[in-house]
Amino acid sequence: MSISKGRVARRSDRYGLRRRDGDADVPPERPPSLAEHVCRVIREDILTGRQPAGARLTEAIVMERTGVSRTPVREGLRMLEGEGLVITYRSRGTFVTYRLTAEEAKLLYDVRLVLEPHLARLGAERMTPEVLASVEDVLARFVEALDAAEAREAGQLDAEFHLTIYEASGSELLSVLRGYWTRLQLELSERVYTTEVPRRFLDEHLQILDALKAGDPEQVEERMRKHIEHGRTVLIKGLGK
Amino acid sequence: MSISKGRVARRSDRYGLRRRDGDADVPPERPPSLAEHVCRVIREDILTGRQPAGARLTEAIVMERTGVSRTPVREGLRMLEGEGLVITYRSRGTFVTYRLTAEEAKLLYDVRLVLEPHLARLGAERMTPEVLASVEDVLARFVEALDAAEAREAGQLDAEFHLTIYEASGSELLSVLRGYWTRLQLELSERVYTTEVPRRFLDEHLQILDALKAGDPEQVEERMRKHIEHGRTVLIKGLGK
DNA sequence: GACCGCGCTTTTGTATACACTGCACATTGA
DNA sequence: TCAATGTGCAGTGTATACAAAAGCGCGGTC
Repeated sequence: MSISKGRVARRSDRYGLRRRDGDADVPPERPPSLAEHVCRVIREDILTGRQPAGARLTEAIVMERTGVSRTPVREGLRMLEGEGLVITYRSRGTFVTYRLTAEEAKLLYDVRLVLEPHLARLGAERMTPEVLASVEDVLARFVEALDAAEAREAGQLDAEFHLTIYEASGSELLSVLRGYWTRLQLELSERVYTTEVPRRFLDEHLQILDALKAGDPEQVEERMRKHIEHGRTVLIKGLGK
Repeated sequence: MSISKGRVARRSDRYGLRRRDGDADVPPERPPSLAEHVCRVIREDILTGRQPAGARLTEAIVMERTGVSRTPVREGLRMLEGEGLVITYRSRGTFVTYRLTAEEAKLLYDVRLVLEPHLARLGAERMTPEVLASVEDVLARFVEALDAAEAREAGQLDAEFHLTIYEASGSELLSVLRGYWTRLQLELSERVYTTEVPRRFLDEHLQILDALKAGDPEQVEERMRKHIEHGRTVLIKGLGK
């Protein structure tokens, strides 16, 4: 949770994006439970490859890595299991699941194509100034990550951009979505975010933001669909080689 | 895990379905962990409406209901959270989530339409005699549940039929699927399985089984698509009124 | 060399203790 | 009467210790 105070010129300014600087109007945001902390740290480890597919995650190892005791560790592992990032075999331990096949990744994009434009429209309809500010903030950080060529960070912020918008929809489907997003991220951050492609994603994100600001749900839906279709093409091309 | 020994004439016989009678060739199937037990019991409670939407699930209540101690209870609740059946607010407790809106249910069917025919084909390609026997077994019990007019049981076996086939695909996407199936079941068991419609589902299931036996993945995929399209129409009609 | 049994490691389940939070209710003061 | 404040309880979050069962390897025996 890096809180950056002070307003200095940022490269993201060139897009006219306002970044929220540790302001006090965001809800208190209590520290996440330790289980969530475990979840985040280990997910990060998996996404960055520090824990490769098939790696064994002993409770003791996770305890050491995260510095929390067994109870939250176990809960965290259950959560990760729900996301499909790990699988635990009874009495033998939990292991990092294997990567998606090219086929599966493509399939997931088809699912995205069904779900996300719809959620984007719902989100646009129920958009609030606060959420809009969040979206803008995420986008600003996205730019910075791209400039710094931090592939993983960028991938994460990409996901956050989407999820923030959908969050506004208030739809129960979000929990379903979160699950496969993390799986996809593994592929994306490795095959796509190391290229120049995300620059074009950024343009699309900005256009979606414009439509959000304009309060035009139809347009948001349409642009989101285009955006995901684009992403799908890129991924397929990336998987092909 | 009811093990029914002895071979008596069953109504399902008329479809020529063989039901597996507690045979020993199934993998050892060790007793599920207590967390899974908690998961099943509470999921059941939610699906049957014993725990209505918005109900509060104190850890103490769940302990009492399932007879296990706090740690597995908490893990079980985390798993249910992953399925989207409950949501827990920090320091306040966990609550049964609200029902899907008609819109969301429809959307989920669109997702099914994308994912499941594909998984069915994959499953068909990698089908083994053992899994085929399982599918047949599930279908036999499905018939019995229909005859006994046990809506919930039938709904559950419907899900099991699908998931068993997909399991053979070995696809990692299954964990994603499981999540939304349970959500859908809530709607199905209430709005659809109390009608005469499932009889027609049964026919479709039988035809899919035939295609599986014939070892024709293309056909399996096609029939599965038809089946789900049919289900979609039924659900939409059911939601409409 | 194959088989068996033994013990170590690890996971699983249980119990208990304690801090902290949120909420409801009561008390107080205007 | 009513709002502000205090207080206690119910319930969650976390840590820890211990017992039981399952896997795994190791070495011994035939």
